[in-house]
Amino acid sequence: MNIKDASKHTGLPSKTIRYYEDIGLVEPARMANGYRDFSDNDLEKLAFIGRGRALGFSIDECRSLLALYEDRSHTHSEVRSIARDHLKRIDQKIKEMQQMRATLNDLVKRCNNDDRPDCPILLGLAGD
Amino acid sequence: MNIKDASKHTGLPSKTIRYYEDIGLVEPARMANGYRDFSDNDLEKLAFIGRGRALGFSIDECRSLLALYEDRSHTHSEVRSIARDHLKRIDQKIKEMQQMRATLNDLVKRCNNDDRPDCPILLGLAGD
DNA sequence: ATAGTGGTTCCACCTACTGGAAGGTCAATG
DNA sequence: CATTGACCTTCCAGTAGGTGGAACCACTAT
Repeated sequence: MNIKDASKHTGLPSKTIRYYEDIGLVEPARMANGYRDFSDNDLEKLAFIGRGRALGFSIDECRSLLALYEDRSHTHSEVRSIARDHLKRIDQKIKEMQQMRATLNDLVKRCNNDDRPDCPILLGLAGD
Repeated sequence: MNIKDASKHTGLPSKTIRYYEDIGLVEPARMANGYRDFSDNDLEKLAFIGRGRALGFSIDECRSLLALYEDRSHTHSEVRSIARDHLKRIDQKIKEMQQMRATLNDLVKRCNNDDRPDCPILLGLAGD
């Protein structure tokens, strides 16, 4: 299967797939003309990485998870450890974003109810 | 004031401050020996940008907000527009992260309650 | 004189791609 | 058989927002 079709199957852009080969996540075979030839296993790997990325795992985490998946001798504990760490990071990030949101929303609201020349948003950024 | 003290005042690393000069956000004067000499105004600008960044605004948005702030002829509307756009982006991002979190948390929980050899997290990534 | 702690510039690296140029391959059409 | 269009290839550069490090200069205290 050529790269365009692999792209359609996995939902990943061709450019991204080439990049993933570059950094050693997949190693598709080559046809006689030099075109990449993706096997079912390549497609599964790519889809696996795509899902990992969609869940916010880093490339390196995806690489580790993929290795664990392919090892077949994997224990839950290593996987859980990666996943839990990531979950913590997500929770942390969500908190930060919600804090951001609250502050910003407050400034915007004050700006809405205010017709004085100095914009409360800018004053907020300037440090009150 | 030298860069180290400017760093302490603003909470920004010296490296970052130099970078901000590089991209034209501040233009500190120079002392006779070539050291940067930050004025109170420079410090205010840096703190302004620091707060903007902490609220998740991009460098370019910070640049625009700073320009509006310094213009003094600014209207609320431009500022509000930038802030509201950003607020929308934050909300969108929070939603995405919460979706991620839910999916991942579900996988982790299933993994916790499961002692079969195949890890549900990996199976989830592999596409069930 | 030397050590220690500042400062300077510049260049490379990070993440995870994305865009684009220059050129090769293939099937279908005129 | 030539050409068009849609593929494919490699390689180089750029994105955002810094960070790390090397090589070297400046100043103070001992």
